[in-house]
Amino acid sequence: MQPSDSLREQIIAQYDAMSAQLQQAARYVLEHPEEVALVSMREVARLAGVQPATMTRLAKFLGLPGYDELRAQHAAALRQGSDGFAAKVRQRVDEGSERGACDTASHMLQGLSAQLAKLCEPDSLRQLEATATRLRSARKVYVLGLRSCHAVAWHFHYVMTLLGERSVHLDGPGGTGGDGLIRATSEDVLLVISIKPYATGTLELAQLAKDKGVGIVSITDSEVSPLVGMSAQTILCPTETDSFFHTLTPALAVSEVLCSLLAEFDRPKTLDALQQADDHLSHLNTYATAIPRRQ
Amino acid sequence: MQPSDSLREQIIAQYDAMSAQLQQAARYVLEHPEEVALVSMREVARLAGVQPATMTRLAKFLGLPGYDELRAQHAAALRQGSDGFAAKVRQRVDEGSERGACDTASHMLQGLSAQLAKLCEPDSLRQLEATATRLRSARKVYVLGLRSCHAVAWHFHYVMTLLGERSVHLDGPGGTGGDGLIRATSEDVLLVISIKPYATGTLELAQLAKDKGVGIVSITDSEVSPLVGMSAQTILCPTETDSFFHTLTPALAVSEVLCSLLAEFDRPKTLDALQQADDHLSHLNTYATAIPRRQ
DNA sequence: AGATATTTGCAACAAATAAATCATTTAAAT
DNA sequence: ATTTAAATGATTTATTTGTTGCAAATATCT
Repeated sequence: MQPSDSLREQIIAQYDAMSAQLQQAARYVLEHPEEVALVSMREVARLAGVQPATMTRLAKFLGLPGYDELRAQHAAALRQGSDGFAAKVRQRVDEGSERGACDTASHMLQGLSAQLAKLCEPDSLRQLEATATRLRSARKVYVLGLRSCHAVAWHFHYVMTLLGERSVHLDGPGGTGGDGLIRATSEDVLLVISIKPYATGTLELAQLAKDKGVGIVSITDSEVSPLVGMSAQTILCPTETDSFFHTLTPALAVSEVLCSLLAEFDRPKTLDALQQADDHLSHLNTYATAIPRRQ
Repeated sequence: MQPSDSLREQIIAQYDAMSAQLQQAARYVLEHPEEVALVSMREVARLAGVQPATMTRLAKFLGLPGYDELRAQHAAALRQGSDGFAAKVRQRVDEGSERGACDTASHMLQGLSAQLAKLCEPDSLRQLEATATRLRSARKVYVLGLRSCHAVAWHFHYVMTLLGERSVHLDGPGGTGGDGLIRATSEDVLLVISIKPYATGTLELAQLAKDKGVGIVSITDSEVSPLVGMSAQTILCPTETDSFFHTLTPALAVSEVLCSLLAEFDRPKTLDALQQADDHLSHLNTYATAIPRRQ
């Protein structure tokens, strides 16, 4: 939360060696790190009661190339302090430096990890719980997610099928995906997953469902997603990465949490359903029981 | 922590009435409040991908006298946030009612977050890089993941398609999924995703591919997974949760990292391919550009 | 399809900024 | 007390900032 700490300690260490004006400037910087990050040098100088040039001199005295670096370090500290990890998932700035693949991967995974951690905030948890409750009371659960969101939609549907819930996946060959809604009623709920850019097909189908009185819950990426307005419940999850693509990992995690919550609501029933699925699949030799021959 | 909240809410409220560019700007402001407070308008505009003038227009659209006021409010919020940390923790503790579901969800998300963080260990990173390198040199990349792993396989294939790579998803209606391998050669690579219990279909198809000389790389869950023996490269990822189900979130994350690494290998080509995909999709009206009119 | 209004990109502008330069003051050392 | 060195203040300069006006492009409506 302090400006990189090392810089702060350095200011303290060199404080005694500074001239009077420099000390006055340094003192203000130590006591008001946020201002250094947020306002201009001249304004800081005014607040500190020194000449603008003194701030530049302070920066140079500390071995920095200029005042901008001093502010940059304070800004970085403030970013971390305020948002925790969230700010870490920031836009890529540089271009030239060829980072190693391992660095890229590590950075990306850490970002994803942080995003999941951020989903633990009370707001998100409340949304998760409310959505799970809504899904629980539904007669049928329709699941809709096109294009990139197909993966999440399908996986949710898949798990729900194992649970024996009446899940209907709105997808299929020949553009028949929407047909599942033909007999949808207001007792049902539609879970929509969509992130920017929002597929028109998803929005249209969701609107159609809403018009039929079907309850809408959604997993999406922003307060201003078009899904928010039409949904009774919305779970927001981050999608930004420092790569070219948006990530669906948080969305999948959310979907898995939803499944777990639904499963937890009635453990005996869940166990029963899973047992049934087990039996069914073992009769079909779906899974390899022994490890097949290796060479 | 949010920019005075009222401003934030106002942006959300007026979002629908904004033009496309204004929305893009507003969206960035909502998602990166710290940046608004900390960097210049032109820089924010660059990060948001809009013209500098658009930021000014956004401020005026919101009824503010100019952009400076927009930043001032965000700065004020950030100032509060830096020392108002305690409030966040307080909120977490009160809320005594019905903590069960929230606890479950929170616990699970934290677990997932930790698992992703664990993937940053050097061993995993090396495997990731090696696998990406192998995939990169392939003529075609076949992707195979059945049942629960379908989601990961499909998503990988989907992203690879955007990249213009020659990706073939081994799945399809009527059990024709394996047909994609008919003309597979030793120049190709098969990416197999499978976790316990391992679907027989996956193992059989993978073995078939190997017999044809196709290089095998895999994402799986254990050193003793049947895939390890037949794969040139293997990425291990955890799947355990304290819920009834195994999680695919780490596997998806790994898959996304692979995609990113492949994309990074040749940035110009990637950008070109993405541009092409963009053009194609915009001609098809695949995505909603503006928010559909609400009634 | 044409006309109109809106949106968007671009470029120019004045104001403000950080840094560099120079002159003046202050303190220290001989 | 005089010289010398450092510190401070004022001034200047090259950038960068937020804003605005205008033309091209886009969408909207008859």
